[in-house]
Formats: sequence, structure tokens, C-alpha cells
Amino acid sequence: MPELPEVETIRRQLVQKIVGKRLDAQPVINVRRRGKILMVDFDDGSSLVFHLKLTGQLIFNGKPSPYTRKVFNFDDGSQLVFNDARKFGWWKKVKETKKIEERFGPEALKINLGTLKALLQKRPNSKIKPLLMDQTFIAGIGNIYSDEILFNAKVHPLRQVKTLSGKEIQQIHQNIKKILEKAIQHRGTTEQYYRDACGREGDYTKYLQIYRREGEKCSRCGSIIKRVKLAGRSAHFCPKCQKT
DNA sequence: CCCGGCGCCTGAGGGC
DNA sequence: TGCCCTCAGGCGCCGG
Repeated sequence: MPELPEVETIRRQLVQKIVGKRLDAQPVINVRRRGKILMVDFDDGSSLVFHLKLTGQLIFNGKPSPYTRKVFNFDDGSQLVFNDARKFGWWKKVKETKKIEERFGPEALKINLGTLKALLQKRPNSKIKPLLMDQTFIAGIGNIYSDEILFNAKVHPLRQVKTLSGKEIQQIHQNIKKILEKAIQHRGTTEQYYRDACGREGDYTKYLQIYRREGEKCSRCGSIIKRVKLAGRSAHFCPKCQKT
């Protein structure tokens, strides 16, 4: 599932590959990201906006497959191929991205501790995991990285925000940065479908401590990792390291 | 405010 | 081997 690190990986690669090229006679001037959204900007202020959702791929000069939904052709003969097995992903051309960007909370990698604390104070009764995944609260974190962040911060995914100590909030804040940055360095996590813009799998998969490890031993204390469902999503945690 | 459930879609994996 | 069933999951929307 492409979350912030995966989309950022694709963004960085596409900046190198498509800026300066023309799509339908229009020059690409930049490739930006907001949360999990990717935006290809043109010189007239318009943009092509993508959301990869669960199984979307954006592969530069990728080979068309049965899952290919759209091929964007550049003036030099190169192509950007959009694949999506589950068809949840979307793209659209917009005159400007302002309205789309406004819907998101602060960028997960840019938020400072004070801002995070202030935002959390407004939602005292929320459970921490769904809140971290709420894109209007903080932008970029999904199911995989929220599990990893909370495991590393030693906070149970169902903890109510108002029960969190200052130290725990600080740990959450530090691990948001630490984990997302490390995941970017390893070009993200490939569960099944994710590929970077070069068609390669992400290497962060081997660093996952908790996600999809139900029944395995916690790397810190050896307890058996558990999984709970909340609102149709799974949360993985160590029952000993991450207390309710 | 907060939560749960549904629908979108289809591959994967388990049971038999 | 192969068929059928269930599940996962981001997100918008709705209802309690």
C-alpha cells in the first residue's frame, strides 16, 4: 500500500525522469507530493493528480500489463504507465491543486512536536492509531507505518489520546520522522503490489517489526505479536511492549 | 466527537 | 487439481 515513503520514492524518481518533458504539448515543470497524493505540475499551473490507493503503480517506461489502466506518452517517446489491479486508484487533471491540498493535515515529515501536541489536544477521546491514519489530521501515514511507529514508540494502537504521557507523544513524534525517513531511504515497503517508478520493489519490507507479523515473536521482548481489527483494518502490536 | 459499517474491486489463500 | 468462499484495505459516506 503506497503511503508517504512509497509515494515520495516515486516522486523523487519522476522528478529526474519527466521534468522538462512534454505531455500533450505541455511541459512538466515539477512533481510534488502531499500526503499520499502525487502531483505532476505543468507550466500553465494545471496538474495531473494521482492517488495509488491500495495497488496502484506508476512505472516509468513500464511494460503494459493486464492491470494497465492508462499510459501517458511524453514527447520524446518515453511513457508513464499507471497500473492498478484493484481499481481503487485514480488520477485526474485539475486547473490547480489548492482545493485538494487543503483537505489534508500537516505533512507527517514536517510536523514539529509542539504542533503535534496541540493537534492531539483537540482529539482527546480518539484512539491513537486511527488518528495517525486520518489524512485530515496528519498527512501520509497509513496502516503499515502507523503500526511500525506505535510499536517503536511503545504505545498500544488503541490507546486514547488523553491517556498519552508527554514522553509517549515525544516518542510517537520522533518515530514518525525516524521510520518514514528510513523507509524512504530503502525505497518503501513492498507487500505485494508496490513498485517504485523504476519497477523495483521496496527494501523496507525486511525492516518491518510488527506489521503482518501476527503470531511471531516480538523482536524486543519475545512475546507473541497480536492483531486486532478496528473499523475493517488490522492493527498489529506486542501485548507486552505496548500496554493499553 | 467518535465509532462502526458499507461499498468500491479483485487477487490470494484456505478448506474441501 | 480446482472450485468456492472469505478477506484485505484507503477512503468517502452514512447512521447511531
